[in-house]
Amino acid sequence: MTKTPVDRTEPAEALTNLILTLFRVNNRTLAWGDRLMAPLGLTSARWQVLGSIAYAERPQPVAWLARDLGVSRQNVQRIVNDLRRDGIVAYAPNPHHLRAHLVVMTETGQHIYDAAIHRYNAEVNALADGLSAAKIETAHHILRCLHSKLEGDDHAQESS
Amino acid sequence: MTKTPVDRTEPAEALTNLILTLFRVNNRTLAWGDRLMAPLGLTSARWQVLGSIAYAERPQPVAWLARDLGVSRQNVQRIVNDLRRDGIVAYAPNPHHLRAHLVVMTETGQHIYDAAIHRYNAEVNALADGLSAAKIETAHHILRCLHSKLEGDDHAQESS
DNA sequence: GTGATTTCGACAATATATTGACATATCGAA
DNA sequence: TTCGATATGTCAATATATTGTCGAAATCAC
Repeated sequence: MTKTPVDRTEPAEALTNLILTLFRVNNRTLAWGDRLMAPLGLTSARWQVLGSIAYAERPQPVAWLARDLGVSRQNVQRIVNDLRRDGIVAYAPNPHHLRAHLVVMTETGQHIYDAAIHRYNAEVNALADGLSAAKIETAHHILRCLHSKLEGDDHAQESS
Repeated sequence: MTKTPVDRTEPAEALTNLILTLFRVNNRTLAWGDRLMAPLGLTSARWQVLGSIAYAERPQPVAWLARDLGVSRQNVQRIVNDLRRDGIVAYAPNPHHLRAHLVVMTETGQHIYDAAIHRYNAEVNALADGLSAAKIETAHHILRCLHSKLEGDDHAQESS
């Protein structure tokens, strides 16, 4: 009943270290974002949802925003409800769907988001100072590869 | 009252994209880990705590494990309580402290952790397949730089 | 030693996020 | 058109994680 030991390949060993660091950086970055956005009444989570709305070319329903962010639609729904209660976003009618309203920023929301971008830009420059753009892009590339592989896994799981 | 616009430097622009991908990869990786560890009765969170125990050279109290992981000690405390209830870890007396017991794996816990490593190794090789070890290490280096900068921010905040 | 400070576990409240279940709406194929 | 599959919002339960507070233990300055 002893299992055959499985050794890690060289890239797998490197990847393991990367993942462990990834978790820690993720936590730190969220904390940094929370602190940065707190004066605007935003959190990292709210700011990510707003960013998703701003990045999209046209208004989208909640479920599409959730898919884009890679989180559950129920979670995005809760955040959108909160943002709507606070007058930061609103619903617009969806010509293609009776129930799936489109999420749009209010004028207030747009101002808050602009201020968030402003604060973010000022801080991210300091954060990136001394880092090579080329190396950052290499890191980005690796993470995107990882993302697409994991995405494939998820979808394979869903369909089984 | 118009604010001076702040532009992003080139590395800051690259870093922004990296961070957005980072969030998504973090989510996917946690989901991947959850699915991988589910048959063993573990979650990504539990597995991370076990890893922290296994990596340490000597048994540590809950607060030290939390600091190592960069999360709140209350969170680790809850996970350790659950793991203890399930017979995966146990407390050992701490000769240096009456209340801060040391967290150790039980024999059962060690077996589960070994099985977790075994499952992980088999999967991480596939995940790393086709990725360059050198590029992964560049990515790791960038994330560690980011981590230390953010850590500095956090500590600066604490002391203010 | 003594006292102030820090560390640590415990408890409570809240925020964040996922999963499951359900009803309704949409879409596609028969 | 009708029926089955999928998409969507909603509600509930649970898991995950942080923050604040408290009392006890340990540490440090003096």
